Amino acid sequence: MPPQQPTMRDVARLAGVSAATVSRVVNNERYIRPETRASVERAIAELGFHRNEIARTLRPGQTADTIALVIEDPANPFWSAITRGVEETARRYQHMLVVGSTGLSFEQERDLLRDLVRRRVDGLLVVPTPHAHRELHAELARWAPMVFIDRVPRGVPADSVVLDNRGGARDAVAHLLARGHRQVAYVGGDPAVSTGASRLAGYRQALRSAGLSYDPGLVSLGNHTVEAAWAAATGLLNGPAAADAIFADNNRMCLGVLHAVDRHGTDVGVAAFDDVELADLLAIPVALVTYDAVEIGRHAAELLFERIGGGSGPFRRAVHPTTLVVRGGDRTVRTGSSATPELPPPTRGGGRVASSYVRRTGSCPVDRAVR
Amino acid sequence: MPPQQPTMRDVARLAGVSAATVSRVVNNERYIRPETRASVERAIAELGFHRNEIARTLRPGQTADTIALVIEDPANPFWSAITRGVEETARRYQHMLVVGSTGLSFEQERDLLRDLVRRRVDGLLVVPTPHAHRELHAELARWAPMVFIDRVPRGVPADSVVLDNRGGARDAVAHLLARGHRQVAYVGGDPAVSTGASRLAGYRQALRSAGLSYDPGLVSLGNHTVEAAWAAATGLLNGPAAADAIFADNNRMCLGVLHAVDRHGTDVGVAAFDDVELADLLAIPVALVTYDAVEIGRHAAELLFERIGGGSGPFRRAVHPTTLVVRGGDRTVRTGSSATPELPPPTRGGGRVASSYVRRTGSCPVDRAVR
DNA sequence: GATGTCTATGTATACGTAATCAGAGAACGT
DNA sequence: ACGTTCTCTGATTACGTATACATAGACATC
Repeated sequence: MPPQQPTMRDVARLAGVSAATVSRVVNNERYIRPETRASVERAIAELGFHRNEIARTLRPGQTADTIALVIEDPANPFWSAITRGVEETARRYQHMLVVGSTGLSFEQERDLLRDLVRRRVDGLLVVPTPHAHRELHAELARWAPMVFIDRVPRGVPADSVVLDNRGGARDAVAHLLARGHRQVAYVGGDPAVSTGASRLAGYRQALRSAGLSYDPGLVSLGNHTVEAAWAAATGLLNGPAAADAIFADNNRMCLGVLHAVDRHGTDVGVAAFDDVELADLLAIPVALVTYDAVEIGRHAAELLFERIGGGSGPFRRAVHPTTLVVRGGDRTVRTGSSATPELPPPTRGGGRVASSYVRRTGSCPVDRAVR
Repeated sequence: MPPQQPTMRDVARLAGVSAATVSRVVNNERYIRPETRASVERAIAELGFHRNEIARTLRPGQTADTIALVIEDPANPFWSAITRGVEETARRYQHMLVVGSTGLSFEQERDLLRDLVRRRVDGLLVVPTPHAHRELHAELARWAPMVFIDRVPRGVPADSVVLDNRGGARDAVAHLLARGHRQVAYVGGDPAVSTGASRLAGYRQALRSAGLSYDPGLVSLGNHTVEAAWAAATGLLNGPAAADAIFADNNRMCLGVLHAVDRHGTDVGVAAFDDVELADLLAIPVALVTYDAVEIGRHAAELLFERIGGGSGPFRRAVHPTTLVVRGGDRTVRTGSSATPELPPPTRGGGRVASSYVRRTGSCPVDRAVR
């Protein structure tokens, strides 16, 4: 195990000065005799001294220069893209970033958030778990500014950054309906997750607009795993529901649905929330509700730093727009306006079907979400 | 901005006791009169007191119960899977996890690592940048135990967890050669990244074993972006090299290569290091060098906590085995031994071609990498 | 009733750093 | 010669918590 790191006192002893002088050298203050400075610096180098930043934060007015990000699962591409945007921003503001994950457990979220407040982080970026008690967030938001990402608990004084879940889902399902599908199924995760509810509402809205009625037999809600989605989709395709298209609720569900459809053989329409890597090389077309997840992370972190810096305006709820993109299938024929450029890297090409749009919620101004 | 959090003194004042008594209540010590305890707890609840864990750390013998993970990019699935394994383990050991990213910048790595040591983290999990000076790691490893992930700087006293890069690449290229390809190209990233060098060595080894000579015209090294790989692969397929197969150096390069091959049309063999989501639904077969990235993160974190706990044995270098899996293509005909199960979730199915294997490096015992 | 143990609490201090205060010597102006 | 300012450095203190030490009452033992 490594030895105790030397303190300013150790440096002072070696240099034959007082600890205060060492502090002055480290902080580059005026009024240090050049020889004194040199001898202190020699001692610092010899001992390998590093100023203890933790002790420093104890002093009044100082903070730990740390923010925290609490997400569901660091490995899911959605959260990891957000993490990247947050990390980038934290670095730009010279702050450390602590990450924690909750799975979907409220207890884990509670313990994590409490611990973070006890460690006096300067701010919290939180994806609340589905069954969280709002009192927790309200209580902790007293001590550290919070910004919610993706999901928003009601009644908590905090900024938030979310996706246009309902609109995105609505567009995707409308696309399937426009392609002639009539038995559009919905494969989703835990209905307690608020984004799921919004996406389901979008699904219903699209059906309604097309004059179709809502058939609960076409809706399957379970948990967000590839396996569950595969089983659900297989059942919907082969069972009495006889789905001829499926909308998947997120990227995990999308993978499961695609595998089920691949086995099924006949022409099945597929759409999903979230982008999926390599979807553009699939044999069948997939309509995907895309957005810039890294930007969501950046935006949330910017809002947080605004609060940390003392910003005190009304709380904002930024809604990021989504763009429906059809990937895969016959890659020469495309619905939509803008053509696929032929030469540049093809990953991002994909024929925008619906133009992106912005929905504002509430009366607070939405800042960076508007492009 | 939120107000100062109350201290034990504030609680003590409200409860009409001394700060020491509050401390004793908070720490659940003996010898507290029930009424005193109740009154202190009432004051704690009323003020919303949370013990300042940072101040606590200052006391001798105490640590911040925090480890740090320094990776290249939180958004890349490889690093995010590792992050997940690390986070999981950190939580199990009741530690916080700080993450930082370096891009590929040594300066960023240096600043980050120094800052972490100054914040007195208990240990560091580090993916060193390609051009790192070893003195940095050696200097900082004096103060906090370090475990290197994926890449290992020479001459630094620390444990490490890496992949069998050479073996994995060798198997993948050998697979392409066994399928009859003779002009196997290599599309890789920055040659300064040590994993790239090992993978290139594996490529050359496979060529040698097949009696083929090494043709530099078939090797393209650039940076790890989808776009660069797409351009390189397009050039190798259409240029004078006339490649009939391509091995991609990592998951980013794999995407670029797949897009280039998709445009190219004719039968081109593709293999790559790293697994890629959805590859099993592609029309063409892709041989992928897979492994358990979450487990790598867990393993590295376990080694770190062993050192934090005082473990002082010889430094270990754990080499995780890889498994070659052929995904996509005609999904009914498979090379390899174990058949694809028909019913269960198909993501993981994929016909193992080469059995997994373990390579031990050096004389230190490899612990958990051996299964 | 003197002594000792146990319970319950307060006082003082230390952790590493930085700021305030204080003081000493030098330079400078009158 | 003396006051003033400037330069440099040391001593002291505070930040929030936990602990060593001190203290004091309650109760038991002889």
